[in-house]
Amino acid sequence: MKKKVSIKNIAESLGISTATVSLVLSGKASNGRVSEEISAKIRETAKAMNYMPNGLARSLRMGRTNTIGLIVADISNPFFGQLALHIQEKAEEVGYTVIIANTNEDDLRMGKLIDILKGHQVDGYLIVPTEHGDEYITELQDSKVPLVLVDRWFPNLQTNNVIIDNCRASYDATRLLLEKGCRNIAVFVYKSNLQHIIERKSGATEALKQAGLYNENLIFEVNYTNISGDIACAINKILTSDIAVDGMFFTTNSISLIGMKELLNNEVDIQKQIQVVCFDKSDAFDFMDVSIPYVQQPIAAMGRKAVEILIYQITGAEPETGVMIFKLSASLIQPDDK
Amino acid sequence: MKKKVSIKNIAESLGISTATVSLVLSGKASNGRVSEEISAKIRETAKAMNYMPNGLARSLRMGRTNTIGLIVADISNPFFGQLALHIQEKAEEVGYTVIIANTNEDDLRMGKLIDILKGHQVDGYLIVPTEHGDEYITELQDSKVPLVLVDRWFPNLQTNNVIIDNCRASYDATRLLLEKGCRNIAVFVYKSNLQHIIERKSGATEALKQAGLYNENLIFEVNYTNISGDIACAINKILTSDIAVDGMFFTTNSISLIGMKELLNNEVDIQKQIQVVCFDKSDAFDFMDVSIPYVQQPIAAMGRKAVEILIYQITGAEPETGVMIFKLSASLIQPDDK
DNA sequence: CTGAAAGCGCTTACAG
DNA sequence: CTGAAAGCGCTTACAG
Repeated sequence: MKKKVSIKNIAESLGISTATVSLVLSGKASNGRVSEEISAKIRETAKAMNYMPNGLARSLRMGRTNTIGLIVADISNPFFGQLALHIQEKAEEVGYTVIIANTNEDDLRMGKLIDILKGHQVDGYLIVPTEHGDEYITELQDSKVPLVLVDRWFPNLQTNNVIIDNCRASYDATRLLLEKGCRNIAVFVYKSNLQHIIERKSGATEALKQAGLYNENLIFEVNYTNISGDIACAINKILTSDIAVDGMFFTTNSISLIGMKELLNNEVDIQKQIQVVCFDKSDAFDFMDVSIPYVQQPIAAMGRKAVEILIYQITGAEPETGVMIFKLSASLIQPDDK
Repeated sequence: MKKKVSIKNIAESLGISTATVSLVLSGKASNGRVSEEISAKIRETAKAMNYMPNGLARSLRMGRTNTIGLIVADISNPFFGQLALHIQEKAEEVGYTVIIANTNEDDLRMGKLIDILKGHQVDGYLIVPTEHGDEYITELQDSKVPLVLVDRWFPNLQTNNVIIDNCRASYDATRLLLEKGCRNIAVFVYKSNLQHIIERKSGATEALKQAGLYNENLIFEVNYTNISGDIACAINKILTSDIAVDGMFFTTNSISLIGMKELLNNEVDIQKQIQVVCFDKSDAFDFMDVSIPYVQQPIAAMGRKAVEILIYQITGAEPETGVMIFKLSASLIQPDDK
């Protein structure tokens, strides 16, 4: 590796002080602080010597790294992939770099990742927390570091959140099934204490209760670690029971895909025998011979808004402003019948 | 934000030197350099004061950040998403943090991202380069910084590469169509000078020529910026021509999905009227009523191997070892008929 | 076994 | 208009 050239090298080769070089190169010499000739000469030699500023030194001195840490569950999941993409684009626009890390839904791992990001002195955190991750979030809050929770949150914590109206989205999705005439609707959710899951469940439950069609035996909770097995089991139970289930609401993208796959395995005629509504769009929908209604989340808006309010925190004048919560609306998409 | 506690604070509160504290806290005092009592006391107060080392200062001093930069085209593309996931997991295992950035296939952007990562003083680069990105790669090489190209590479550059045998993969895929009896096979590739695209094209071409069935009018090059339009146009052309195309090889995942979607739009009976082979698996395959053969890339192996040889470069004793090229094999997957 | 001191590459009051 | 100097938080020879 070639030796890097520093501000000192430039200063020496020009016989001036590092202070002047720094002033010019960081653009703080505009107001007549440094004469135009010297400025020009500095810029020239900087380019000639192929000078690249050392961000580490700068950050150490300034106390800011212009870096934000993003913690998601799994970057290979398209939902998080898209979220990460939009977060990065917005961050880049405002001059920030993003470090992404994956928890794989493991709260211990989340704690470890926060420490790693702390070590990197990130200016703020964007976190999609795991279940049982609230203690780590609380710790982070105690250190007064800028923080925004995205997609998931803890109702008992006073954090800045950018989330969707899960309750409403689920309510609407379930209403759609009811309006289509379904009378025995099964709901598939994760077995989780995370609030967005709870609200997706309660939104559906509310719609069903209002219609006088709630049946707690038709709410199926599947384990994240055994989605396929649990869903297969649930669907088998449904198909062999006396209750003629005629509608299903799948409350996440993974559950949606696996659920529909399992229906096909059992040769269920989707949208005839059983009406289905999903969460998030999938490429797969385009290749099915029926159309699939789904809840569409405003991923780009969530990502961009999250960065926006995080940067606001980081650069904000007043440190102790109240908590900001943005609850965006999801849309229920109903493609034309095929 | 709370004031951070530094090694100096610990040293002062214990009335000892920062050197001793540093030695103990970084685990370099094991060999009797520091007495056990003092060591214990240091560790105690460090925990009590909630000390977190400042990685910036450490990196600045040590000249290493334990950070690697990953540049891909688009993190929301499942291929890159999975690649990123495996790269991160491997990196984490060996104590490195990954900064991910997206080029969106824009070479100017790639240049800019490299500069940003340079500013962060990353110890090495993992890059999926864009077309026309070779000049930036050359520049990077000139500065002797550890670098590994992943998935894509430039044949005229002496870089470390972790790639797949695209030629062979395409050859095999095309052979499969031939063995199934296809006689007029259309091949869809990107219009690009990138070597992996060229090889995917040439592998297919070779198989066709060997069979005496090569027809240059059936090689369709689509623009990355207008995939849907170009493919729709090409398929329309095919379906209205005199040549009865009976096989199609789609050479990337995006092309595969859009190509098949377009076939369905035109009510083509896939795997009956036209046999199809794709690149990369998609969720969509599970929902089609025919089975889709596809080229499966060893994404996890690529990601992990790339990190491995990059770390080898970074920590390697000999600086000027020869170039390392790993060409992994892809597999042709043929699901059972449905 | 422990400490004083230099230095990584910057920025920023403070003098002049 | 420009320079000398301190300091961000570490690590590492070098003394003792």
